[in-house]
Amino acid sequence: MDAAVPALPPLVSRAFFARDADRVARALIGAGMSFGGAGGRIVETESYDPGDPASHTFGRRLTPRNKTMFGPPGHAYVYLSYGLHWCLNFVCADGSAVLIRALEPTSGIERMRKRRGSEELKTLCAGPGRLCQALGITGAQDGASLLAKPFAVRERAGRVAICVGVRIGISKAKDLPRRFGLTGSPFLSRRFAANTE
DNA sequence: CGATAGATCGGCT
DNA sequence: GCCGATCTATCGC
Repeated sequence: MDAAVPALPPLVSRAFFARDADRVARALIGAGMSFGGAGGRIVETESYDPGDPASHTFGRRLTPRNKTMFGPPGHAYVYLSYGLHWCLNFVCADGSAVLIRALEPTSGIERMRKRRGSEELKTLCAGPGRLCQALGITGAQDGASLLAKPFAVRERAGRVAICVGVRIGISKAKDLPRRFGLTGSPFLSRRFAANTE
């Protein structure tokens, strides 16, 4: 008889991503994600779509950079921010995507600390740029499938309390409530105003 | 702790 | 030429 080891939650399917970004962004709070074995629990996301002035796909204009975001759901859209930080998105339906903003580190922690050059667990993956640095994600992963190694995305187990707020670091459409977080998590890039749902 | 400046460069107008 | 879906260090209170 095997011992009663709890099974890992199942890997998500392509259908998980084939929805609008707001729904996927919510579904991802509490879900697991890793790259090459390093990763954790997703605690913060933001959604973007073609109707959103802050989105790279705004107005449905195809450019060299955003072509992955217009591609099939279930792939990574990775771009360079401010000339130095990589940002990871999960491509969803119809030119929409979810920016992965923060993780609660659970696996490969020492490797992530080494990549970041920091011991501090709370800020190891707190922010899109830090998260990519910790996991070792760069533009080389743009267009890669999220349904196959070295990526792994797992459904969340059980219920979570999700809070909602306005997005961070944008100048357009700054009032849209498209930032989602795990209520009370110490691993957020920034705290939410007290407006849990 | 909040505000701010500087780093640094690809994408787009 | 301008402007970022950021981060860090540093300054002021």
